[in-house]
Amino acid sequence: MSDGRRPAPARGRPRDAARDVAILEATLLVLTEVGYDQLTIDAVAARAGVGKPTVYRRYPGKAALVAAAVEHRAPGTPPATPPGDLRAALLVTVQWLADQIAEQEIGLLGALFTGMRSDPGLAAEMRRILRRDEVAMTEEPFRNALESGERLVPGAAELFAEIAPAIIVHRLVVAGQSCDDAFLDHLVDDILLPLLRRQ
Amino acid sequence: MSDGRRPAPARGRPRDAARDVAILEATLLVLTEVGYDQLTIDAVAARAGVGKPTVYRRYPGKAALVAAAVEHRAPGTPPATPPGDLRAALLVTVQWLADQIAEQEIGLLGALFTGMRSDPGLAAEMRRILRRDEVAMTEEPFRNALESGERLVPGAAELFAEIAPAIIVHRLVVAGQSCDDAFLDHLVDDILLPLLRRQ
DNA sequence: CTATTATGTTACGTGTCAGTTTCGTTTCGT
DNA sequence: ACGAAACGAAACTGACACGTAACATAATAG
Repeated sequence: MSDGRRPAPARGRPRDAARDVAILEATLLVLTEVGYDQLTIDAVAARAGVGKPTVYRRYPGKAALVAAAVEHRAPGTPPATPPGDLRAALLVTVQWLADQIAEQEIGLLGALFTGMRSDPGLAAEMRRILRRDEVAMTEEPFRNALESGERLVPGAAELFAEIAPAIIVHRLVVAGQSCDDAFLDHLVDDILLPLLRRQ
Repeated sequence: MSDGRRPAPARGRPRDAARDVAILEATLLVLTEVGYDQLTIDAVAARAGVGKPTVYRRYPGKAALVAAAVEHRAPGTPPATPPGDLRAALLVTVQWLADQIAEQEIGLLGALFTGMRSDPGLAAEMRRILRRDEVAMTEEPFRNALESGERLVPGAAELFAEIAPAIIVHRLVVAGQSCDDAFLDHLVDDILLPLLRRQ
């Protein structure tokens, strides 16, 4: 999948790698701020401190630029969980998960919603990245929490990955409410724990 | 909240009420087809079989038009549930709920994502409608199912309204997969029933 | 009938953004 | 040193949608 073209002997001035990452990071910033449709190449170039042709030299258009930026994005690393205490581990994990979603994923979801209609390939790419990140944000912390010796239902990790992000996103977007401590307690005590513990 | 202005004696040709609803329905159609940003007044007018000034005579711009259209939208009526069988009732309800969300709500969610940035008031309005419809689509059918005599946890209706739409929306949008029978069985058997039944 | 307003069609001016081009400068490989 | 290519700034063209205006026509109240 790595671009299979370096036949160009690169006889002139090489491209500036620092500008590559500046463009991608600026794209992510603008994308999460104003959404996909409102994102303009000029705004990205200005934010990156770069000329507009410098962007067009790298990407043919908005869709390719956004796809590259989303691909470049790296999910944060989940926090360490206290061993032996499943409830505390779940609480720490969903707190971190809610922060991640509120800060970054919401913007990408908006881009997915709007960009998916004009470019199905971009939508598929977005979904792939979102899935990748959600798995990284749910399964690995859950494997850690699983070492607490609790008896869980089979497929508990997949169930957690299916439910927790869904409820958090729904609360943020549809309800328009923040994920405060009371809500996270409710999520863990009334939904996750009863569902995951072997009965 | 009904517009408090009829001091105008209406001395000329009155507005055509048929065109009112044609505009609103066309707006909903275009909105769910292309999203909020791609929605143009010209497209709405053409779809409604109406001239562009006829739209502008009623609404000052895109935000007000979309807000009125979303307000005008009526949620479908939930299906009757078989009495005495909680699982069957839940299954029928989530099937209908998944259809409603896939057909209509997804488009409105996209509009919410994009319109919320340009117009916070519109976002609040959208959220109000979405909440209203989700309550109508979850609580009432659940009250019916509740007459089955099963012993449920306290607050079961609210829990159902919080979880079922969230998981369905998440699957449709993030996973990009349809809500087929296997998924709905999984939703009812592995998530809803264990969570709602008093243990 | 007469005044008044809605309607459709058409046209218009404005602004924004896409994507390209030009030009002078800078930075590399050879 | 020399040529090739990237760079920033700026200007440019074309598309597109907004919002408004002009006009003739239709419908209604009084």
